[in-house]
Amino acid sequence: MNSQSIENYLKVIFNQAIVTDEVNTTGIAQALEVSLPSVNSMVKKLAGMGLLEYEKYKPLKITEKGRQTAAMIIRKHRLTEMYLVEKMGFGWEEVHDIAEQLEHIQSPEFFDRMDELLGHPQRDPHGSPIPNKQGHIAILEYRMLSDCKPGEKVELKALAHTSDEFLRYLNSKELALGVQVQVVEVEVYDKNMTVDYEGRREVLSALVCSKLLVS
Amino acid sequence: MNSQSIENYLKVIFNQAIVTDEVNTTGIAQALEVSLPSVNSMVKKLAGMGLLEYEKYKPLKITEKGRQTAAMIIRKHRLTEMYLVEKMGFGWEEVHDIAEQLEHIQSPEFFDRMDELLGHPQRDPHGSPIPNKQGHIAILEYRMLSDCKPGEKVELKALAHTSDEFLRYLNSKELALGVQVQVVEVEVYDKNMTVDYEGRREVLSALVCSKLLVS
DNA sequence: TAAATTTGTTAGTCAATGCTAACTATTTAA
DNA sequence: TTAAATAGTTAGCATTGACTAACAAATTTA
Ligand SMILES: [Mn+2]
Ligand SMILES: [Mn+2]
Ligand SMILES: [Mn+2]
Ligand SMILES: [Mn+2]
Repeated sequence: MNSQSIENYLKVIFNQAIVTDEVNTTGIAQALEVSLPSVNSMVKKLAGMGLLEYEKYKPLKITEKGRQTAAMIIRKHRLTEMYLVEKMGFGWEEVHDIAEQLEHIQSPEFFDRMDELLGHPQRDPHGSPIPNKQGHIAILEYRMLSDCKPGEKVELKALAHTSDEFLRYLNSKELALGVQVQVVEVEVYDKNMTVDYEGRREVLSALVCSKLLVS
Repeated sequence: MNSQSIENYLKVIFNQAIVTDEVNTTGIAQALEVSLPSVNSMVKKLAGMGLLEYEKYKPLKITEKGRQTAAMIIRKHRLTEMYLVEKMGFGWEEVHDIAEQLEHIQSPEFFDRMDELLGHPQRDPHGSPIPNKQGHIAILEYRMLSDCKPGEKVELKALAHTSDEFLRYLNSKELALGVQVQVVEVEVYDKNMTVDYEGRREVLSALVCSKLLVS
């Protein structure tokens, strides 16, 4: 069985590999808040396990086996988040830290039961796709709200960032997944966007709009 | 935060201290399936943390702080078992191994939510008491079914052993907590007991009867 | 009570996972 | 295109929690 450390490394590497296919050591160190030499030695270990391709001074590549293994951990993480929100009444800003621990539980039955009770959900509470049991992840093609033009009416589908602070900000604006948003006006100077939704009118910064994924 | 190892040791020590106030090293080693030197060094560490009293070659005593700390882990374990049975549809024979892992999750909110959703249960699925948030454990005075006399009608309240095999045996006999059992006859020679319950008549061995706690 | 057995301890080792300091290779900027 | 900055590596060490081998104390048995 892989240790929690190994699982956490693999998850970070997998996520970075989505952005750019080649992953670098420094990025892993920053994401996990560990030193570069710690990453270097773990990376060699993961390579030895066939989860990564490693050559000295070259960017890392995750293998199919690594991708598969990571997908199963992410599946457990996202199922957990969904379960906590849907079945235990947590807010979407409360679930990540708990899921970060529960994703390491070794019990297929436990997660299968969550999956069943949830009716085999496709997305986690932040709109990210839940990998299926085969490790396949649906790629969701959403646009950023910041790319929308005045007059467009779109639905909030997912978030590109899920920090507690951002989620609490969205709570304060009553912005939740599924909300229909109409773009009223885009300020040319700073790209601030005036939007209407749920009978409200709000001005959202370019930063916020770039993290709201819509369709 | 205490490590999982520390928590597992403490739980074992606490449980053994219920039987005899003084705990010995060998018993811990057997329960955790580790070597005696491993126990010896951990015991010194726990003593250094104020969780145990330790003197060379003397039996161990758990401190009030140790008792309190252990009770909170056991609370998490038993709440989890109850949650898995009541809210997720697991059988009472399936939950211990999952709870053994979940008891180490660091999230008061997670267990508080379980507790609420369960309506603040007093017992786990095997009839063992769930310590309250102050670490207090209700002492339940049950008799062993093996101490009952022919003609007595009692209710199955708890189990003195909870191994998977025993629980599966009870499943096969449809013996569950809450079942009303009438003692029909006790064989003098081997103490085998003939009992009636739920419209069935069964003969239970003395070993089994000594593990069925009734009132 | 002396010998044998059981229980507990010490010393030394190992694997996993982290670290810092020192160094090397690669990339970027002057 | 050399110098500076950044990124990656190595060596050496610390901590946690396990182990075996050797030994000492306590308890049981003869
Ligand atoms: Mn998350
Ligand atoms: Mn994690
Ligand atoms: Mn249990
Ligand atoms: Mn445990």
